[in-house]
Amino acid sequence: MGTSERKEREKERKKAMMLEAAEKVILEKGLDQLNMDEVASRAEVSKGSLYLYFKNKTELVLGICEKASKLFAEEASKVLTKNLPGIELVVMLGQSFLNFVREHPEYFRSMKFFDNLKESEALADSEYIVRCQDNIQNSFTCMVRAIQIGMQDGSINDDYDPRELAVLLWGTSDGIVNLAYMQQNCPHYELMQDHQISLESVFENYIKLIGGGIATDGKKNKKINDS
Amino acid sequence: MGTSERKEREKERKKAMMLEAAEKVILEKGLDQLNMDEVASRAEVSKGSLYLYFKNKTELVLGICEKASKLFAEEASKVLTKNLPGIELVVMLGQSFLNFVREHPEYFRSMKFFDNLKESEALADSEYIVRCQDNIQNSFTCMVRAIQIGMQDGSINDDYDPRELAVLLWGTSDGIVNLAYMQQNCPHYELMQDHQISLESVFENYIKLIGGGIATDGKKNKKINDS
Amino acid sequence: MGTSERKEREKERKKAMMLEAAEKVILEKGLDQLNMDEVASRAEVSKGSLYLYFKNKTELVLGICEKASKLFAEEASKVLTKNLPGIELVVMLGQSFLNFVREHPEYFRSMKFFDNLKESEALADSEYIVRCQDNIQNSFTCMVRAIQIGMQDGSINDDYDPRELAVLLWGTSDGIVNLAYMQQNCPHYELMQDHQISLESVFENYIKLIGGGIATDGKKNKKINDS
Amino acid sequence: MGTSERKEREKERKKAMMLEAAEKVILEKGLDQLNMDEVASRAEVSKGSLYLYFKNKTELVLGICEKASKLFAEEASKVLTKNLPGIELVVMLGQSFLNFVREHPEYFRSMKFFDNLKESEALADSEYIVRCQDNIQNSFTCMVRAIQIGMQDGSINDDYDPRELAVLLWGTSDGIVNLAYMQQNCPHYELMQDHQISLESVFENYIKLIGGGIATDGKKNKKINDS
DNA sequence: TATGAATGAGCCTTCATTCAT
DNA sequence: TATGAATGAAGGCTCATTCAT
Repeated sequence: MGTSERKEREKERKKAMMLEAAEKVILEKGLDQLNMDEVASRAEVSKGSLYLYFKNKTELVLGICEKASKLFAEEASKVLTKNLPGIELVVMLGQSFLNFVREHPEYFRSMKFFDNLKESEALADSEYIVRCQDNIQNSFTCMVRAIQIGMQDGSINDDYDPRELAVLLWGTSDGIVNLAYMQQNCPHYELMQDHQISLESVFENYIKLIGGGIATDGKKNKKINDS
Repeated sequence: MGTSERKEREKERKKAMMLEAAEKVILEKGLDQLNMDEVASRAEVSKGSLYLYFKNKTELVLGICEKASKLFAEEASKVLTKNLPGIELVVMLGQSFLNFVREHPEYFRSMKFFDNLKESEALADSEYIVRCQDNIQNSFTCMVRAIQIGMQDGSINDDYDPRELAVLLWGTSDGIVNLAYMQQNCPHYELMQDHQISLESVFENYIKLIGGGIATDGKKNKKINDS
Repeated sequence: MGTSERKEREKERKKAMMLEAAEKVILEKGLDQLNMDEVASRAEVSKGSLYLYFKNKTELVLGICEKASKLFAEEASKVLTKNLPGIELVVMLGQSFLNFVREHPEYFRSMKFFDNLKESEALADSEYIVRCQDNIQNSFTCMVRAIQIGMQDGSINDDYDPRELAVLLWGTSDGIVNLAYMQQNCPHYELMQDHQISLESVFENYIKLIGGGIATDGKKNKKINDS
Repeated sequence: MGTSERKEREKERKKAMMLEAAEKVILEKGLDQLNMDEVASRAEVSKGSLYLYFKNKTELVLGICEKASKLFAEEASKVLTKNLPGIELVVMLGQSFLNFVREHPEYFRSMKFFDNLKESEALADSEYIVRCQDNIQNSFTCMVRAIQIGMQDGSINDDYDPRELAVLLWGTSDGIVNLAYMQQNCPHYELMQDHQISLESVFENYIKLIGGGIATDGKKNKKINDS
């Protein structure tokens, strides 16, 4: 029936509004200042409704994380559709990670929250946990794929284990991207502010360094450098 | 007289006990679960005493961060005393960062707390903030020094700006080290657990990659430099 | 629908119960001993509910002050409706002030609290402050009106500025009434207890003094006495 | 011996410093904000010493009240030495009360505290209570004396009971003086600020009113009315 | 006497969550 | 479903007072 379908859609719409309200709060005040009252009033629903859609505060944040990880996975999979050498796909993945954080610091924050979840919490009975894990796993798999493509097309040194290399790139780019996050959201963060170092050039160098380190020598590599 | 000296020492000892109690709580339950009552009872002092030594909860955590950043800076400066090529000093700095986090995840956690401090909080009237900043700055300077040494002794490519390179290495190693932290402290963190990837080999590869990227040896590097 | 109306009323009823609970505590133990826990338990609501209706302790007391000042203003305005010479209206205002304090020492106490509020506190964001000020202003205006009436009908000497005279009467009667308050509520207050002086006769004399002092001499005054 | 005498003096000096420190705090922050730590540090003594001289906080404030009431009683008794008609002595007593409050609002505050003491507190075991009561009683007696003088010299209507009249004047002038206190110390007190009414003229009128009311008729009174 | 570290009861306030309607 | 009033545990912080030295 179209009725139940409409209801379903209405439900999703409400859920989305609640998530957006929560995102705004995180953006403006930080995750620590997030409280259910404010989310409810911003979303223009009652607190009771909030709990109808999210069984607790953790689930609400994980709901954001689901959106975040999904969006991130989509961006990553889009990259994979490009017809480019693997090494460049890897670079693009890094670039899209950086863009993601800059455009959605609140998403990045919610993913940090997810990462740091303690065993006791949620984990058992969360409807979102699995989907978040899947999404993140998918993003990670995109990295693995890009590396495999690169190894296959000769643009990436195949001395490494692709998964291990993916973990390595995942970790390092997370670190770089975290610098960007803090520069944007923690006004007192001083590492790059004292000295006039732009994140842009740091990121460029990161690409260069990673590229230089993992790219095979020879022609293909040349091309990258020429570009 | 030795009296006031002894008192001073006694005071420091108590402060240390309180910090240790807080560290234990963070280690066992996470920073979010830290509360002043538990710290007081674990340190076997009254809550009032706790507030005699730390003017609020934030200061207590920053007290841990001060210890953490100090220890970290000491480790870093020790590395610099080694008579080794700059590139190897850089590697050792990364290694000591990793060891630091593994041995003191609660220290790492307190430093994250420091990093994420919002402008409004503390910052103004904290007795610790400045010391933390100095310590971290010192650690960072060690990295810069190691790089400069490497550039001077020819073990590190001097195309980069030393500070920018330091930021880059700081960020990436923070990311790698964060993987270690989460693997250790967030039991559900799955990136490396699904696949049997050891952090050891990831870190080795990180070194290799970074090394490959910034080291000057031979042809490979040359080619990169040619670009 | 009467539903929302009933809810509104129910809300007011609860608020009233909380205020009454607080009043009782003030009456029995004094304002200094007022604490939110006791108010909550006396009102048979949770502490959380208390904060649902009053955003902090100051507001709770100002809530009492609002009731107090409103009641007082009502009493004052009732007096003005009497068809009597102004001088007698003034006397009645004084009398009703005295009655007010005797019947509601806790109200008088809450008004003292209001008077002594420091600039920093409340003042800015209190929902009650303005209403209290208005009520008190209204009471004061009643005094001014009574005086003006008396000046117009010839029962009060019109050498004075009516407002100034009102301030004078306000201040002096506050002082007299304060004697009554202390006699009633501060058992050790000894000014009138040592000597067997009754407040009644003091108040009578106050009226006589004020009356004598502000009444015009001669004929007009005579008329008053005759009436 | 001079030794014990010197010790005694030293003791008094310290006590005085503590009281002065407390007075400053009351003056600057109000009695509610008075705390023992600040008093101790301002007086440059340890908290322990503070408790050596004053057995609790109440006693400290009563210590101020003792000074206050003593000073006030001295001022009052000085007035009595003047060779003037009783009615003018009464006026001067009122004037000196007003001056007292203006110059020492913190003294007035401490006397309010004394007045409002609840039965349970202090009262039993306070070393100051009795002295405060005596001082105040003395001041009050001065008022009685002035009235008696006035009645004797014909400047005050002897229809009243002198004590009753004294209570009346005490109460009313306390009220007037309280206006002055609040105007000075409670910036939001609006009774006189809205309208441009000066306390000076209110006080003048108070004198005139009281004078007119209690003075015998005949020449003097006439003069007052004529003015 | 003098000290000041230590105490701990007490208080205000917040907020995630529940539940009757 | 939707509401929002009610809950109450939890937690940060203060401060008068004590006591060992």
